[in-house]
Amino acid sequence: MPQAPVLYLVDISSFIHRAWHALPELSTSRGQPTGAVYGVVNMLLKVLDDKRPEAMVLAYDSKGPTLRHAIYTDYKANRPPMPPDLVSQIPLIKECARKMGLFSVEAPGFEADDLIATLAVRAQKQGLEVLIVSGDKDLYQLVDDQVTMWDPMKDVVYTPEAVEKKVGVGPDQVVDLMALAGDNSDNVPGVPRVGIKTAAKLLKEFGDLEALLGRLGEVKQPALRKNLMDNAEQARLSRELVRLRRDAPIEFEPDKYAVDEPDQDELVELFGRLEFSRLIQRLRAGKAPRAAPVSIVSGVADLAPELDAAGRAGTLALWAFGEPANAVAGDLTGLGLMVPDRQPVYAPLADLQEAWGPVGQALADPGVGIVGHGLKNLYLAAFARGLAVGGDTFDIEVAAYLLDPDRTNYPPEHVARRYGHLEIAAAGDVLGTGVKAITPDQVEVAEAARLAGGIAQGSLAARDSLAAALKEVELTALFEDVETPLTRVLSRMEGRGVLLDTDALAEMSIELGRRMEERQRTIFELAGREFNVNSPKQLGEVLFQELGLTPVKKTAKGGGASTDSAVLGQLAREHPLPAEVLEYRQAMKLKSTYVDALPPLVNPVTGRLHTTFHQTVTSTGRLSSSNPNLQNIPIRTEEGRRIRQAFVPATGKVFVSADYSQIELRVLAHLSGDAVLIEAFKSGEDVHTRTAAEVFGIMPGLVTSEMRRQSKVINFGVLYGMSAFRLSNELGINLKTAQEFIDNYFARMPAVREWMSKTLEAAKKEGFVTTLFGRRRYLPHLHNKSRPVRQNAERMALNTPIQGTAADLIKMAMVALEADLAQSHPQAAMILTVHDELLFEVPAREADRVSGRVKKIMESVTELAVPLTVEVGVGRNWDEAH
DNA sequence: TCTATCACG
DNA sequence: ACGTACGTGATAGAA
Repeated sequence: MPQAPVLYLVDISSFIHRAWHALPELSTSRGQPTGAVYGVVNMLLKVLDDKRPEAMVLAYDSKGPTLRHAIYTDYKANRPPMPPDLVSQIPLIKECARKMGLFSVEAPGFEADDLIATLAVRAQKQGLEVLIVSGDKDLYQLVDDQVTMWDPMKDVVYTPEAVEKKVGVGPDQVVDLMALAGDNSDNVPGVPRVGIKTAAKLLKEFGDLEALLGRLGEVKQPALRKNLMDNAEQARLSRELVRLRRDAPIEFEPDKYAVDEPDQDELVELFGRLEFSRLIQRLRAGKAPRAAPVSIVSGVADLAPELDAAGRAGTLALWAFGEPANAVAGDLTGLGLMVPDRQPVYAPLADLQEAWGPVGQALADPGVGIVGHGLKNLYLAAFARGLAVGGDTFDIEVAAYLLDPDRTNYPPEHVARRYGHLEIAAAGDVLGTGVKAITPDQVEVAEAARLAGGIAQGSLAARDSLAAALKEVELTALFEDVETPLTRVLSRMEGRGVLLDTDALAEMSIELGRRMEERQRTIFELAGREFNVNSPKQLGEVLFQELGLTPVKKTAKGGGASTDSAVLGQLAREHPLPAEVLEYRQAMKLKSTYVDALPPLVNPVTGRLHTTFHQTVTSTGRLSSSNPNLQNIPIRTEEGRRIRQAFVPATGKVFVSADYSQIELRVLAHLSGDAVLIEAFKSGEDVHTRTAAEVFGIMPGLVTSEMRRQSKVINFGVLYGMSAFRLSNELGINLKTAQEFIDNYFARMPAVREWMSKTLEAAKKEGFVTTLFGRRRYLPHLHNKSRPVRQNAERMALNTPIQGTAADLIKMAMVALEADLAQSHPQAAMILTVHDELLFEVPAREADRVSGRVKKIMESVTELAVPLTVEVGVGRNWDEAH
């Protein structure tokens, strides 16, 4: 006998509330909350996957008051109104359901339960089996031979027997049961002090509520009898509230309830908008457009036909497969490439340094645009082979970064999926992750081809929609004129590297080692025992338990007693040990992070140190540097400067260092248009002295060095979004005085405060902030419920336009300088960038001319309301050049 | 892998 | 009543 079709009736509103409460907050980069959508969609997908229903209806609560409110004004009065962050998700949930091929019903004045009851009755009349999908016990009353209920969260099935076992009465008595016991969650009063147990017992004895109320004299316990008598009407009212309506004004349209095959593309587009990348991946798993198979040729020489086609098409997608750490050396395992409207191709290289043959000509051809992911590594590999790039380029990684700079990374498969609607292999799938990871040359050719060819195809697939997205948010100019040429500049700088005086460092290492031993000996004597000074935990035990010093503050996460340098500095006034630890720590830091770590990173082939610059890491638009990080080489202490002295130019050359003076305060002056700040910079005054004169209300000539120091701290505070608390701590003054300083500051620079409130207001409205050149950062947390989280976002909203504009400026200068020096001083080379500083390695006799040129170009990179001032220095090492 | 610390702008 | 300045990366210890 064929199984009757089962109609699934889903109490979707209850799942929406469950998802909202159970799941952590989730939102898109644009600030649209999505946690409940995610939870509900997952639940539905799971039901669809596990049960493969043929027919399904989602029942929603209606928005306004229901019929039950007319009977009882306090119905559901204990429920707070739906929070706005959930309200905004309801249309999205409906859209998801529709695009998943599911049918929805709602009716004004009726709750989801009533709709389910109505549909269940009609389905039964037509001989359909019904499965109610819900966790709500109100719905037990509908269960019978043909109607079963299932709670997908607990995976419990309710048949009539299961209901009886659970609440003590059968489904036909559930209404009366709840009329007596009430329902806290819906604020149904019932009879006080009667719960499910008592109610079930009474119904077993009397049959139903009316029979019970009619024969109250037979109730033996006097207290219960009186209670029932007093609340008889309330019980009848409760019964009306609990009994589900089976006459909701909705059509029964079984043909429409068939679960349709979802439109894959529409769903992917929607999930893309909601940033549900894992769900997209799940969707794609079965029947997604996957990367085309990659043809494998035997070597680069066989690529000639593809490259001819690239010449005709004017576009070539290219991805160099190799160990990124060896990018400077140009070591490569193979090349993946694709020409539009052709198949992806992979060419293994016979050896890591093999020449690129015909690829070189295509690369140099100004008529061939290159598309790829992480083009900087491609450039390094090309430069290592003496090849140049002639045409336009498009890096999908950089484009994706500009569109949302807050992501931790932009792997090719994500960008291809999000912008190209294409599923390609992930590096992790091919290379493995963690300890099981293998190197590119250990990968089978077929796998290498799948990865490299896939990235080439994914790059092409994503390019147009990335370009459109950039245009949409007015980032095209920044992308084309700044970031794109900058990629090539950075690859040049990485390729050049910097020379290190390893002999000097070796000497320092011995010296620092000795000093650490000495300090450690003293520390052990003072502590009365040996311990690991590097362990904050053990040090804390010694300081705060054994020596009895008073903890100053706790650590951020673990809540242990902090032993950071500020704390040790304070404790040093009470005991000699902390000062020793400070010296030990300084030596340890310099030795382990720089003196011992840098020499092994010198490239044996070039004899120089090559950092990696990251163009897609920071949220503000700055660059970062790693392996080694050359943007945190010590300078603030004399000891540390010795490390900087070990960075030296090659024989016959000198260093030219150029740094923007007070660039962030100048940017603030420009953005805010503050008259005092602008005047200070225009007249060439010392800005901190001028700030002090304003804040203290005296002539600049009377500002003491202490006043200037304090004003410097205030100026930093303004850039970072200071609190009076932090300022008071920083300056060692009380909170009230700190607040007065801040008040004075804003009284004297009112335009700064206005800029701040305007920026904040716009950010809240738009959901993002921008720099002077249009770089964006989305800040969804500006609307977060938690105040600390919100305030943190507010500080980012104020700092990002400043820090980011400064980053825009130096990037523009770098692009201009690289081009200028290549023409004017081909022997001079930009080698490092440290946020507001550029370092050049220059033939000694050209030092003055290059200095002048660099200064001029950096200062004239744009015109602001204040002059941009650059300080240049020349020296025989990095320290001296400052 | 996470936490605490500290180097830089 | 509560928490307390922006942006990074490297190292050692602890789990």
